Amino acid sequence: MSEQVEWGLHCCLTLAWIGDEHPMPAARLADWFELPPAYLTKCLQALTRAGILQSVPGARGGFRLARRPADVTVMDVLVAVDGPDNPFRCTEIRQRGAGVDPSAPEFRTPCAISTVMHRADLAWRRELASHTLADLLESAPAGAAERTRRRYAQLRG
Amino acid sequence: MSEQVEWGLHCCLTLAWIGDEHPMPAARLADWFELPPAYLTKCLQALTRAGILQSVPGARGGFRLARRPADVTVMDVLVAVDGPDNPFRCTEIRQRGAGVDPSAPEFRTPCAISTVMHRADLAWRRELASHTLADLLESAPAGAAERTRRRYAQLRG
DNA sequence: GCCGTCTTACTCGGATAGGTCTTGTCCGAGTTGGCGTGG
DNA sequence: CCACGCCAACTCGGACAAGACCTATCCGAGTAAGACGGC
Repeated sequence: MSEQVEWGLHCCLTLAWIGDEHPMPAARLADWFELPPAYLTKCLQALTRAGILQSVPGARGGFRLARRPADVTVMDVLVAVDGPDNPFRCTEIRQRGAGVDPSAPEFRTPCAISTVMHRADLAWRRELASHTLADLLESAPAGAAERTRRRYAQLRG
Repeated sequence: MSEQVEWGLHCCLTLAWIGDEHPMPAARLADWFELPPAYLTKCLQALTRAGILQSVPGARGGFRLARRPADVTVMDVLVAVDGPDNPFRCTEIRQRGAGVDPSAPEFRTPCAISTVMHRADLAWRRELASHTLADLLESAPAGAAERTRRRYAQLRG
């Protein structure tokens, strides 16, 4: 899994704490977490394409949340950054090899291995989809929002 | 996720169907699924190191299952081939950046993002660990074992 | 004083290299099975 | 006929390249803000 998943989630949370008043430039977010600025942009762009963030061009531009935190699940962020592909991909190797008829009736039902992997993937996705950004904000220690806003104000000078 | 996971699972199932009487060489397994022989060896070696397969050297050698199918979970195979690492790795970027004290009390508790990802990973692993090779064998279409043995006998000539 | 226009600086966005991991391949060490020879 | 030793073939095992994906970077297009001049 790409490291950008972690970046994306933390950036979304920070943007939620800061609020929608001023958008936050990618360079400032990179400074915030000590990440490579030019590369973090790519992650934020992916989130924008997915409709999770909203990019504001021009001077005083930047990024802000495009939806309410309660309407963005962890799964949404992960799909936006890492792509929608299932980590396991069944290539149907059971049908390959000499002496195998691909049109045999046993191949009408999906391969048992694929089924198990798919169920596990589903459990994983269900867990990630059951938590929203709002949940993460609530589970933060008391005063975190205040500290974040204060630190941001100090950063802007 | 590595493609070898699929290979490893199918190989284990085939070895289970063939039975422990004769070990099956890697080259023949590669032929069976039309896979690159030299590379499949690497996958089988990993399964051997994990104690799932047993390698028999010398002429008429090959690989066989080292344990009962009921004692090998899908998770075991996946860990053996893909490694035990969690796909998500928390790098604690929340502690980075200017104006943050890493020894602050809020960092004593694990980061909420990490916790969610960990729970999802746990759900995924639990699902994979709940299915054994024996389950997969049972869920196969009727007559699959017979067909496999027959095809193998024909392949040996 | 106010409005319109221009410049300017800042922002995002996609196109462009480098590093690391997965994929793929090769050849050597070790072992077993078969064969020949001697008793 | 049986046992022993030798040879040869086959197998696994780890060391060695190629390709793909993730990581990282740069520069250009577009836009909003601010400054300037005219009314």
